[in-house]
Amino acid sequence: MATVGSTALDELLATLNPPQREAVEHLDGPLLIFAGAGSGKTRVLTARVANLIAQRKVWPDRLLAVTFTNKAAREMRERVGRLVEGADRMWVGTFHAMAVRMLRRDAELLGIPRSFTIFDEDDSRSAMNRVLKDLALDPKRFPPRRLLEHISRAKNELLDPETMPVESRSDELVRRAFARYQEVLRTSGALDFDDLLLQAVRLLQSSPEALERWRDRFRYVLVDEYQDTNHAQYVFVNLLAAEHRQLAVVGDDDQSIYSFRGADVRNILSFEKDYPDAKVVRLEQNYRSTQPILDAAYRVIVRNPERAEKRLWTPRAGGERVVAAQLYDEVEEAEYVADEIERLRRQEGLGYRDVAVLYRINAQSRAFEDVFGRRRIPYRLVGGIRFWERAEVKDVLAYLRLIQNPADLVSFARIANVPRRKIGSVTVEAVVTAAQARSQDVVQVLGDAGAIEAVPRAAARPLEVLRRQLESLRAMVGALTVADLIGQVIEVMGLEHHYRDGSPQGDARMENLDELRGLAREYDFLQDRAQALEQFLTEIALRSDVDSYQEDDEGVTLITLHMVKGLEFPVVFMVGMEDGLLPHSRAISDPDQMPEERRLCYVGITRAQNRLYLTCAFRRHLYGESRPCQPSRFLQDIPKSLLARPTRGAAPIPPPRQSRREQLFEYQTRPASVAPPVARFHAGQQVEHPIFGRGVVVKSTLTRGDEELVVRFDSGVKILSGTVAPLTVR
DNA sequence: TTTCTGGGCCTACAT
DNA sequence: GGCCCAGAAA
Repeated sequence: MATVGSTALDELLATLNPPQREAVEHLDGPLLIFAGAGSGKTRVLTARVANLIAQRKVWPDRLLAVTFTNKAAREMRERVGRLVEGADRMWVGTFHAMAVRMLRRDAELLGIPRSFTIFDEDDSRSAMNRVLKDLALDPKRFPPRRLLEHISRAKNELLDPETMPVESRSDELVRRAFARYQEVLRTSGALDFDDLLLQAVRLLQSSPEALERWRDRFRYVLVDEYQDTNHAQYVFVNLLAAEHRQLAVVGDDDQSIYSFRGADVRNILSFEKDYPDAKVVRLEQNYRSTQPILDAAYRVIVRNPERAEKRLWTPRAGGERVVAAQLYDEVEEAEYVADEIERLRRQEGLGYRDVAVLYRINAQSRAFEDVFGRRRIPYRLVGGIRFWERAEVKDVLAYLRLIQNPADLVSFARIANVPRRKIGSVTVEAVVTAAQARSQDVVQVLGDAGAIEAVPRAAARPLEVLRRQLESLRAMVGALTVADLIGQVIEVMGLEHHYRDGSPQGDARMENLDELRGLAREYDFLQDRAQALEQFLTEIALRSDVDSYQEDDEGVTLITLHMVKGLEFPVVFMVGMEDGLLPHSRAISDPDQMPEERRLCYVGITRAQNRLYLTCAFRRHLYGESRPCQPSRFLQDIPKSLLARPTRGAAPIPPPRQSRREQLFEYQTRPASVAPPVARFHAGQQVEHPIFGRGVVVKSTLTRGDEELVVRFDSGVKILSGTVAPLTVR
């Protein structure tokens, strides 16, 4: 084997730098690779895997590679496939995907049906609302989200209701909610995201036979993004690798940004303690960015305590300085970005696909969508108001899930009255309670709903009709493709009439369903129709928004700092560089979270190859109100020598507030006068300032307590408070 | 009991 | 801007 591509592999090996080569050629025993941003990690991993197959003659199906996204998994398989044969038989995927594959085979050893449904976050919330009702808890005092956070944290620590520590009365309530929640999942034949990992671990812990079998299967284990593993994932990996000790982990503690999902940087930092004989390799040569960009990144990250010291370097000479600019508000920020993109296109032949706009929260994309739409700048939005979260898509998926798993209480509750069929909340309640009490499939319960006391008499007929419809659809599963089954659901349930209400939104809803059918056609090749349905639903549940990202599509990329990890762009705009956004206000009030915000900033900066822009707004409209903002404290960590003066309508970042001079002249959150201001200035007016000199007013905006001015001085653009700054009209 | 409408509340990051 | 709930009408 491994003859086809061996020359290609040799060529690749010849281009590696010494530490990269070490990482590829260390084939025996534990290996830890610290791979800095842009250090050629993907090349190393592919070469390593190909090397194992070609040199070590390891069977590809004995290799397990855990990646962070499905996209990364696909890429690794493709790239290894170009080097050696048999790559399609490797096990490559995310932790969750691997857990599902194992559980689809072995779930019954744990008393879980193999055709379990996967609950997403929405489903979990519905399930929790049900729990609150059952336990008569006030959702105001016990917000479902909060309870689910607790439960998620517990599950990531491999705890269950019996083993979780209870130290207070409220812990006890969490424990009861947890137990009840698991009960709802169990009667629904469902697992939530955290259960997938937890149960995979349980499987390995409780069944020696399964442990033996999976260990034997995965002789070589490789884990990417190890810094983002949580405790459950850590145990999973280490259980699998304990016997053969052929474990290679790759990561960068500076890029650990998923602690809110339970990720623990200590997993990577203590790898050498776990495996004292581990070989450690550091990849610090950067093949991506210019030195000024790397320096800026270093200045930000170096202030974090408890990091493994490393500094990226590049032999590449020169490079533009980083542009830091302050704009008036989020609309002007987007306009500025649009101006710069068009300028770089004209002057440097830049393509739209070379540009990314990175932000902290999805809500920030709106201003860019508006401005780019108006200015005909093509863009692609990653994440955000997602296709899969649209009501009509979720409705149809709930139907499919209920057809596939007639016990799924959450899906039943969702579609019971969609379209309206006189099955209201009281009826749904009664049916669900009965299903739980009898431990019976909810669809089965619909059959004799008339016999259930709590079910309103008027509801018996519509329930029976619904049951017949669901059963008839269920009977079609083996015969129809998923796309055709979706068509039948729409037809039998009369969904077109329900969604198409004559409005443009109604038409859009049906278009979304057409798109869903289109996506389902990708499973047409599977001859086993029932399996196609199961796979379709599984992959949808575990899909990530970056998975569908195509590098060569046209358009500016709009993406969050979390999802952009692993991507790179010639030109990067990091927008909303303000205290409150980055670092996020929640992190400011919880100092434990600050290092992570810093890492997020670091991840963003290191995405840039040639040009980096950091922008902030003076005033921002967010969460339904408009507020003045302070530039991000992270901006102050980047020395002036690395920064360039912004072009055109933008102002440089003002120094921090502590400066007395700034306090005197620039905007203050509590203006001296409480009276509603009157406009004293207007655009075009010539003014004079004791420090900045002569200038021209570019813009005046009246806000509740102030008149805010954008003024162009010889020294550059400034944003000032009209009521506070000592400006005189010339 | 279901359906419809308006007001109050909360608001990251995401497999 | 989205979700939940209260209150009124059918």
